[in-house]
Amino acid sequence: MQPGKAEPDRTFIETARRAQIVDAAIETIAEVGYARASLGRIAERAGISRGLISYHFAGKEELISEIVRALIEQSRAYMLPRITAESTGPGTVRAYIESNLAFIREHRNLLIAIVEIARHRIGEGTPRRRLDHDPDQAVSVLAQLLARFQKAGDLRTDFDPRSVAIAIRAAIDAAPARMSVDAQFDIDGYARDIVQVFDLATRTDE
Amino acid sequence: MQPGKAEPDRTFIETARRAQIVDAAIETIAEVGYARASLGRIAERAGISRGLISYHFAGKEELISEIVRALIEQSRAYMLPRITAESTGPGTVRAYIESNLAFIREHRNLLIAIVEIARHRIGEGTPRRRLDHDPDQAVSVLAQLLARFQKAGDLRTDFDPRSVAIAIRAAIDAAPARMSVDAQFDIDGYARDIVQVFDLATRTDE
Amino acid sequence: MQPGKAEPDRTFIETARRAQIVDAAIETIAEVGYARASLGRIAERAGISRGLISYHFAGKEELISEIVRALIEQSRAYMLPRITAESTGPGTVRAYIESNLAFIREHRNLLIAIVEIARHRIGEGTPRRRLDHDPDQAVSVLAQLLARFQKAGDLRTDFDPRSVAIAIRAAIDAAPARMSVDAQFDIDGYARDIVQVFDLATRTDE
Amino acid sequence: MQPGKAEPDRTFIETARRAQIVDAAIETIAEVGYARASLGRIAERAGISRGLISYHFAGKEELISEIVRALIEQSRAYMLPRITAESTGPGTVRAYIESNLAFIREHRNLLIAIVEIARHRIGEGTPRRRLDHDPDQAVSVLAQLLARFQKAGDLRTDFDPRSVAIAIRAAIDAAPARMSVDAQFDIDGYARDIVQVFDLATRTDE
DNA sequence: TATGAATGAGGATTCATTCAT
DNA sequence: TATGAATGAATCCTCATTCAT
Repeated sequence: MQPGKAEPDRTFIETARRAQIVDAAIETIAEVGYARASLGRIAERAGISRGLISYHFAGKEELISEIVRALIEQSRAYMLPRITAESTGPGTVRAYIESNLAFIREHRNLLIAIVEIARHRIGEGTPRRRLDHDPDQAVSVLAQLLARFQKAGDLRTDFDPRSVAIAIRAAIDAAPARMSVDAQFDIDGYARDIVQVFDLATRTDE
Repeated sequence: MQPGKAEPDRTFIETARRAQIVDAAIETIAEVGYARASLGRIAERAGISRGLISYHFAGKEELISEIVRALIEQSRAYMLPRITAESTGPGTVRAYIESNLAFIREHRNLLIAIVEIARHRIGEGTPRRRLDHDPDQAVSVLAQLLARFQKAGDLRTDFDPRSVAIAIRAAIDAAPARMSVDAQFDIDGYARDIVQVFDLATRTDE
Repeated sequence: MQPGKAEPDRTFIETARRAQIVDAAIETIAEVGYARASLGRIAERAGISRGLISYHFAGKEELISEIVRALIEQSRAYMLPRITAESTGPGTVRAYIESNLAFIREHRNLLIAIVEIARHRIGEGTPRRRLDHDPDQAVSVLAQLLARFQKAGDLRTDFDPRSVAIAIRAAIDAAPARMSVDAQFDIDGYARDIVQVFDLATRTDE
Repeated sequence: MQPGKAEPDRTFIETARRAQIVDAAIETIAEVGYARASLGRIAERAGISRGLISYHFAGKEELISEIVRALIEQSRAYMLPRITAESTGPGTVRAYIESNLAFIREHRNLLIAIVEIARHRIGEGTPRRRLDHDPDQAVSVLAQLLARFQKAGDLRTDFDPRSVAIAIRAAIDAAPARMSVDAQFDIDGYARDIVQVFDLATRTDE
């Protein structure tokens, strides 16, 4: 079941603390931005001491990775069934966009934080080992999905699936920042429009 | 010509140095990211002392603003004529996307740096006064453009121009990061695909 | 007892460290002057790291304010009873001068430091809010004291109490600098002479 | 005539420039305080380049010393005749205080600057070589003056002339700071009061 | 487990001074 | 003579991390 290195085998308290710290980190990053989210501020928000974070996490890096892991787990659990429930190309495209934006709407802070993290990690000498949420990967998965339906003749074939995958992810990833900047931003209306954009752009003419 | 605050009236050498420093800053930010682009590293890349940057720029803020100003001037000069040369809705959409991506292709580092800067400035208490490249503004301008052609019946009317403007900008702004991550990224092919996506999504049916 | 902002509620160690740092700052300022009393030098004298000062004090400002607070508390506790114990005008003047100079004799470095601080803060854009030891205030309090006895006919009335208050404070405040410059300076003899000067100058004739 | 090391034998322009720079330095120190009076700000006020100051003065130290020298020359020229014109003890005391305060009133900025300088120089490892205006010296001269009249029986003999000299100088030196802090400060009234204080305190009873 | 204490590196900025022109 | 250009030291501050208790 468990992939990766080895399950650390944590106690109940340890698990709870880690979760608490991760939550505080998400809120802090979402509120003050990545650059200003020092461990001190995160600890303050969690109501614990600075040292305790270092006790539970090997370093800031690990804490951030944990946030990424949290996103991946939760978003997979939410979106995968909704996407795989569809059998047609257009249906899958719609489900992909809708489920992504619905998830974003309900996990506002987590997503804002993730986008912050992704941006800040780009230029860094980020050791790509742990960063599972590598934007490349999300794009790649989506591109493969699109390509499958192209081959099946259920989507237009005159576009590079990778290009459209990038555009779809970009449209989705723009939402969190938009939400944090513009309180009036209507994410549901946005979802409808984006669904239509990529539906018109990818569905076969017939 | 432009009034502004006051013509700084710079020496030849000063102008050259400022340009050199701005260039070094652009390269540095593009390479190591905004957060790691300290004045020290920028100076090192420019082959000058840390103090010299402070000599030519009032502060880091001013240096960054200069980069933004460089982008705005250059990109306007490049794109505006190409966009206004079009008279139809679909033509304008295509010209907007193509000229943006063409400009990006030829100013790779500048654009990577700008995206970095924009992201990092969001969470901060950035005084919004001077930041002309405020993503909001770019989106707003584009949304107004779309709305104009919608009213003229030259584009579909069943989408919120703001939503589509966000999606178009997102697709464009994704390119610089893509380029810096993936050396194989084919920006021209990407441009073609994106043009088609938004052409299909916004042109009237008939 | 004192309300203030909020009781900081400090640890034993924290209290001790703060006191140690404040002491080191006083000694450093007294020895090398305000301008040269960098946090680095203060830390060096305290035998601790530069960072530890920042850990215990929000900034240099707070550290300096703490010195001022130390002076005010200690000097009030020492002098107030001695001054208010007197009921006559001449007695009060004498007690004021004597208690001030006695306190100075026993808190040499603190006073030297305070005078340094006061001088250096004048030209600066010092937010006058917190600086309780504002020289103006000391002068004002003394002037009011003198005026009260003038009205009661217990001191000469042919002088502006403010002028004499300034002169008395100046004579007192000159002592610390004198001590630091001249090791032979006899502060007790000085006190006797100054008491006599202002006694002769302010007592009624008869 | 010329004492000291050796007359530098300056050209007319050099003399004028030095004077201009010294004036700018006096104004700058008087306005923003010693600590903030950087060579840059002084040059700016003089309307010349930073480098020119270094060209005319060996260092900041020399510039400051020049201010001190300016004070000494001017104040001696103004005060000495007024003081020596008096033959009695009380007359001399009065003339000393009055001429000092009159000079201060008419050289406001110079005096404010000097006091700033004196304070800031105290703790420093000031090489005492050049600092002719060493407060000690002013006090010593005055003390000797007082002692002379004490011996002649023309002033009280029951005070240490050094103590009273310190108090008189302190009362005088307090005026510039007072002026810069309190725009309403009435220096003439202050002079009258201080004259009376030290007249009463030092004149013989008879 | 958890805390407070402590460190040291890194960063932005100011400034006196030097130097080529 | 005078300037602008350039340097490097010094300063305050933030922060991730380590450690004794």
